[in-house]
Amino acid sequence: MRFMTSLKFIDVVAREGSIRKAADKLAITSTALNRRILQIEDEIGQPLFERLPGGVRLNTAGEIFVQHIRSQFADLARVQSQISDLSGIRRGHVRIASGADALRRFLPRAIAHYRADHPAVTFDLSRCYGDDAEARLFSLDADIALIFAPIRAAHVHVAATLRQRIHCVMPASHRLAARDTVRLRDLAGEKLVLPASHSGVRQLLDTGMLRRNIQPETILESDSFEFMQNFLHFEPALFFQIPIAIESEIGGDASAFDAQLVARPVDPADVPPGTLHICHLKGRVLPVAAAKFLDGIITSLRSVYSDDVDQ
Amino acid sequence: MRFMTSLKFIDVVAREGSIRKAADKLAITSTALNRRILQIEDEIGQPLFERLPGGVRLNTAGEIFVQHIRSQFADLARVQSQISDLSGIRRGHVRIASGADALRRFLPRAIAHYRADHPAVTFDLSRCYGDDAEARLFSLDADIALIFAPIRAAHVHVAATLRQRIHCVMPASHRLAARDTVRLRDLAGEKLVLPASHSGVRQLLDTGMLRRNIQPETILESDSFEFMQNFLHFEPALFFQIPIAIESEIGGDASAFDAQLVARPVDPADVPPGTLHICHLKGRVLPVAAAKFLDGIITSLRSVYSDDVDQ
DNA sequence: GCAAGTGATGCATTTTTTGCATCGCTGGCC
DNA sequence: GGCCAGCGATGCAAAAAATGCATCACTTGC
Repeated sequence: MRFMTSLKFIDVVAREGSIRKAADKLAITSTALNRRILQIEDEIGQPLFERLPGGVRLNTAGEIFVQHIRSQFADLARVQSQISDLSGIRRGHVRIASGADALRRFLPRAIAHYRADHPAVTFDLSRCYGDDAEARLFSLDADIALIFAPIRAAHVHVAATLRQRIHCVMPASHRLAARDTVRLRDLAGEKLVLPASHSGVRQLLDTGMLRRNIQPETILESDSFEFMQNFLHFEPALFFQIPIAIESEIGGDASAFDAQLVARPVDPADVPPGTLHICHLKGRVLPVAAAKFLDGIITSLRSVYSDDVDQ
Repeated sequence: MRFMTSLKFIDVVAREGSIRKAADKLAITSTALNRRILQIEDEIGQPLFERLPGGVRLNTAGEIFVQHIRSQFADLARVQSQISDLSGIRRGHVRIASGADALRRFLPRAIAHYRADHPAVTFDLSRCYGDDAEARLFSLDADIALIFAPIRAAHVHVAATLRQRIHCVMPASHRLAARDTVRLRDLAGEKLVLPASHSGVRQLLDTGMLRRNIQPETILESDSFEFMQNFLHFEPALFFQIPIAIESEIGGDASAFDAQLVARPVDPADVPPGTLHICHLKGRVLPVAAAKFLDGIITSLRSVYSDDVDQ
C-alpha cells in the first residue's frame, strides 16, 4: 500500500520514540524518514512531534493524528477484507488479545476450527491482562479481546460474557478430591499455588480469602498456568483455574483434564463466579474475518456453556 | 496532502466516470492518472473499475473502496479541524445541504452570526431536496443537512427537529388576510402558486387537498421561493411557506415579512405541521467547526421556536 | 467504413525520494 | 569541565518514481 507508507512511518516513529530507531525498523535511512515526517508536518501545518534530545515524542496534535492514522489502517483492513470477501477468497487477519485462561485450550481449538473452514485467514495472538487488552483494542492493535476481569474503559464494547466458577485443581489422590465442591475453609493448611496478582482468578480468590478471613499458605505465585500445572506433578499442592482453561475438549469433562489432576469448583458462596468478557472496540466495524470469528466463538461457547453465556 | 492524492484521484474518476475527464479536471494527463489507478488496483489486488467503451464505472469492490476513501477524507478534515482547534486558530469548513426553506433567511443569518465569532471558518451551501441531501451526507459531501421532509435513510442521524406549520402567503389586501388561520376550503377559486412537487411543503399541501377533496387552481409551480414571492407583486395569488423561510429576523414577526405581503397559518386540521430535520450522518464524528455550528443553530432555533424544537 | 471517443503501453523526461556525509545540539559520564 | 554518544536537521549527488508524448487497440454512432 504505497499510499499509506508515510502514515505507517509516522505510526512507527510514534511507537519507537526515535526517528533513527524507526528508520532501522523500516529498513530505510533516518534521513529519508526524517524528511517524510517534516513533509507531513508541513502539509498538516503543525508539528506532530516534540523534538527531545533523546528522540521524539508526539505532541497533542500528533496524538490526534496518530489515532486517526491507526483508525485508517484498521478501516483499510476492514475494507480489504470486505473486498476479498466478495470475490470469494475469504482472506483476512484477526488479531486477538487474550488472558492466559482462554489462550490455553479454548482459543487454539477455536482458531484451528475456524481455519479449517477459512484457511486463508491468519491470526495474531497476544497474551495480556485486562488493562493491556483494553489498550490494545483502543490502539487498534487488536480486533478482539477476551478478558477475565471487570471491564474498565468506556470505549470497550462487550459482545458476550461467560460466567465462570473458580475451580480448585489438585492431585487426584488429594483428600478434597472426594468432595463435589471446595470451601475456602478447607484450604487452611493446604499449600497453594496462586496465579499472578493482577490475574482475574487471583483477584476473586483474594477477595474471598479476605472476606472469610483466611490466610492462605502460598508457596508459589506464577503467571504461567502451564508451569503451575506441571509443578503439581512434583509437589502436591492446589492451584486455581476457570473451566475454559481446563476443558480437555469442547463439551468434555472439566473435572478430569490431566491423568493425575482433578478440578473441583470452589463453593460460589465463598468465591463468586467471575466473568469472561469477549469484546471489541466500541463503534468499530470489525473486518469480515474478525466479525465472523467473533460470531463463531460466541456460538461455540453458547453450545458448551449455554446458560452461562450472555450477549 | 500529498499522501491522499492517489485516493483523491480515484474519487474524482469515480465521480466523472471517465479517466480522461477526471485527468482534465485534475490538470494532469490521462496517462499519469490511468497509471496511478492501475497501481492502486494492483496494490488492492482487485480491479476497482469496470472498463466500459465510454469510460469507467466502479465495480462492487470499487464502491466499497470509494466509500472508504470518502470517509477517510471526512475524517481527515475532522482531525485537521481538531488540531487547528487546539492551537487556537479555530479554522474549519462546514458543508451544509439544505432545502430552499432554511436556505432563504435562517441560514444566511445563522452563518453570518457564527462567522462573527469564528471568522476563519468557511462554509459551503448546497440547495437540495430531501433525498439528495441524505445522499450528500452519505457520500460525505455534506456535514449537516436541513431537510423539511420525512427522513428516509437509516444512516441519517437527526440531531434536532423543528415543527413548522404551513403558512399561506398573500397580498396584504387579500380578503383572507383578515383571518387568523386559513382553511383549505377558503382556497377554492383562489389562484395558487405552488412549490415544486418534490418539496416538503407541497407534499403536505397535496395530501391535505386530496383528503379534503379540493381541486386547487394552480397557475404556477416553481422551486424558487424568491420567484414566487416576487411574482405576487405583479399578480395577486397565494403561495405557501413555512415560518423559517419567512422570518424577517430571528424572533421577528413571521406574519409581516414583506411590505405588501402577509402570511397566515393554514389550519392544522387541514394541513398538519411538517417537520424540519437537522441531521448528520449516523456514526460520524463531525469536525469541530461543524459540530459547534450544529449546536449553535439548534440553540438559536430553540430560543425562537422553543416548544417546537425537539432533540 | 470512418470518425471520435475510450483506456492501455513504450520510452524519454522531469520530479521526487533516498542515501551519504556532516552539522549543531543535548545529556550522561569520567 | 570536557568528552563522547546519541539525536534530529540539512546540502548535495544518485537512484527511483511519476509524468507527458506518441501511439495502439478497441467500441460506438453515424
